[in-house]
Amino acid sequence: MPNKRNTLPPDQQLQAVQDKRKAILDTTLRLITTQGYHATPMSQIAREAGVAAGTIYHYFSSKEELMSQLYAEVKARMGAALAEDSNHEMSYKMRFWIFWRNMYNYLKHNEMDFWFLELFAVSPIIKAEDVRASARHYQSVIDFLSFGIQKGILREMSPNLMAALIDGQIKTIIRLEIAGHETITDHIIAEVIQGSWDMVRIN
Amino acid sequence: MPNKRNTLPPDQQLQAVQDKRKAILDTTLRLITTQGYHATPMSQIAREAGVAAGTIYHYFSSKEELMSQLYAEVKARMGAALAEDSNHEMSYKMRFWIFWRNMYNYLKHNEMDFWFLELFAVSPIIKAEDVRASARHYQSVIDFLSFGIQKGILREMSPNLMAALIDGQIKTIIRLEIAGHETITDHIIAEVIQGSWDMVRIN
DNA sequence: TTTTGCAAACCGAACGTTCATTCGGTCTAT
DNA sequence: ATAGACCGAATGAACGTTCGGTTTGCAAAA
Repeated sequence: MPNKRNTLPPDQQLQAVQDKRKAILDTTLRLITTQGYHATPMSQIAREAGVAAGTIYHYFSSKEELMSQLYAEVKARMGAALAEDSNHEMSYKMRFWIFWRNMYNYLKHNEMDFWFLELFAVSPIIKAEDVRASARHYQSVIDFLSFGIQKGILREMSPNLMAALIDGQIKTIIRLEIAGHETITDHIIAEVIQGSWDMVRIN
Repeated sequence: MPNKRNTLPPDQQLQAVQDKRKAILDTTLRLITTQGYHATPMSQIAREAGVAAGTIYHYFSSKEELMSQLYAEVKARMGAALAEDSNHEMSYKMRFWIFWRNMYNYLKHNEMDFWFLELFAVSPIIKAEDVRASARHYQSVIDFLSFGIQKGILREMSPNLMAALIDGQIKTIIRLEIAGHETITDHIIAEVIQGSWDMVRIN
């Protein structure tokens, strides 16, 4: 059987090479989130990514390393989505609202990223070191909450705890929405954001 | 090598036989929550439960069936813990408080049950049928929230959504507490319950 | 009381399968 | 001519499950 080799012009070479790495990462994300870590063999990843099993080991030294790199990419993607459309001119509550919606929209429209993060939040597959390395993407949120507390807008509560509570709330909604047991309208989202806000603000 | 057989008097026979089943379930819970499903082989469960591999298959027809039964037991345990110390004489807010603390206390003091439920909330290992069968243990909470909405104490919001949001909040706290990154004092718990209450009540 | 029969509980080596990883080698661009 | 990209059959370890056989509790038979 003939190999499908890379026959692109030189200026597209690098991207084409990277495409194989990207295909592996994308396929891995898709399979892991639908089947789970141990239920997705490397052979299946290879087949569905259109590469040979050995090729995966050209880009990643092991299955574990493949997961680490995938985790880092997903975390970075979400961190970038969080900060969009927010600026310091707005009212504090408005900025809170935008952070909330950014994260909600991102997870809702990137379901596989969502499940991947959920999966590895409870599994010992991702090492603590990888988790720590990705925390920096969320520093802007922590800073934002700290600022609110300092200004007397938010409750006296650890910003990390606050962030975790809000994060949990958003993920709860998404989980319900994906499960399909509840119809989540824009009105309901507004209600829940208001609930989030009432939870952390000084009443 | 001689077997250690069952030599108890007749009135303790049944319990003794059940002890082997219980040992398997307990060991499975412990290993699954620390290692994950696919990383805990039946051989290890057998060894650490003090039985032969074949004996597990005397009580459970497969690894999957073992999980189903363990899931049912854990769900029942938690459902029972939820309803304690609550009665209809108390104020509505008081009963809300008690439900919250019952679930919090249960999960906090039964860490393995907590992780087990977390694990299977995101994994496709437990079948939808098992999940549905266990939902009845939480009907009392849904009824309680419905009653609050009907009386005009709580927001107009689906009771299932409300329950999920509160459940998510409790689990968020426990996760933080277990991770050890945040010190959770009684005062903080009180703050979070108040936050939960402010989230769902009519302001 | 003692013996016998039997089903249920239990054992653990063995089986067949599946998996992550390796490796000898081919292809391609420069 | 060379090095990096790539292939896929082969390897060895690990897994869930099976199965032939042993032990046990107990009751009926002797």
